[in-house]
Amino acid sequence: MGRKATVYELISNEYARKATLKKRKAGLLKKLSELTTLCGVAACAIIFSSYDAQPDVWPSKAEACQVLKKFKSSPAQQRGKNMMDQTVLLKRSILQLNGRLEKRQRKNRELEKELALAETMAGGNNCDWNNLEQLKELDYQLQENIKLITNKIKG
Amino acid sequence: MGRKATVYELISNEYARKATLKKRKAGLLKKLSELTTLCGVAACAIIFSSYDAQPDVWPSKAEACQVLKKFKSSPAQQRGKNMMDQTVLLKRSILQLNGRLEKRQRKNRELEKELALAETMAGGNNCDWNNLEQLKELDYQLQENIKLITNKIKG
DNA sequence: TATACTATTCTTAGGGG
DNA sequence: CCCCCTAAGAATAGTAT
Repeated sequence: MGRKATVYELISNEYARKATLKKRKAGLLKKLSELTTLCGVAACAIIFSSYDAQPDVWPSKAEACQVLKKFKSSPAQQRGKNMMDQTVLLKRSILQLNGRLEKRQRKNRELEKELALAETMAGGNNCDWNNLEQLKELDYQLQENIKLITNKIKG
Repeated sequence: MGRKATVYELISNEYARKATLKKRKAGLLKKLSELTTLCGVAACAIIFSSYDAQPDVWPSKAEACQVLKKFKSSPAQQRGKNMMDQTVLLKRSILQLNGRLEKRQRKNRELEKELALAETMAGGNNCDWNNLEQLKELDYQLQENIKLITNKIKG
């Protein structure tokens, strides 16, 4: 339970290291996603682990398209004063369900990203990430997405 | 004081957005650094902000380029005498991913039903069915992806 | 604009099923 | 392997200086 103070050196225990990699990788990609959403910037990351032949890449092209499908929280409906009734309880459970759903959606997107990458490789047309032009294109696409999101917020 | 719950949408206030970018960018790069140290993996990140002409590149530009190169050449690295053909490996991993994805999708649909039921019971005249539509759309797109991959494997 | 503070939220180590 | 849980540790939004 709880946790120890983190020592910032290579984790010697292999199982612990792998578990930490899994958790922190997920956390990192989530933070990257949040950064792009909150601040309207384009970003990408590549992580090689020796466990997987393929690197984790964020975002994939498909993932970039899914950024739009961001979950939008339901508008609160305030009606009456006796809020500690069944409605409130139900709302609470809805929030809980939404939380779990978001979590799963996030994981689904990760799976989708992996699939997209596998598909790309199976197709043999690999992206040239060394190419600055492609990075710029990625930037452009993300900026377009951000515009769409902004319009959705304003609309 | 303290902080509000974070709403994951583009921050409308420009100053707040810039401040958040600065803080979160630092946090993200720290996490990336921790990940590579703790887990012994190679990773890089590139962040474009519209404030700076040059993107932030982590770790150094040179190291990032190395990682990118590795990514570029990674598809070909699985070569050995007794190794199965890479195509076979890819097919296998794709099938595996599809299996996990379908499992998750099934669970998502269950959650979706629960959520819909809860929302209905809450008498939500303001029900945000958009969420569900988006979920369905996500599912649809994932299914399309799977079809494409399956066809590619068969073809 | 940068730095400092801190209440609060978010992340994750460790453990169990 | 996967998922889930909890509490300790870490990150950070809003604010003040």
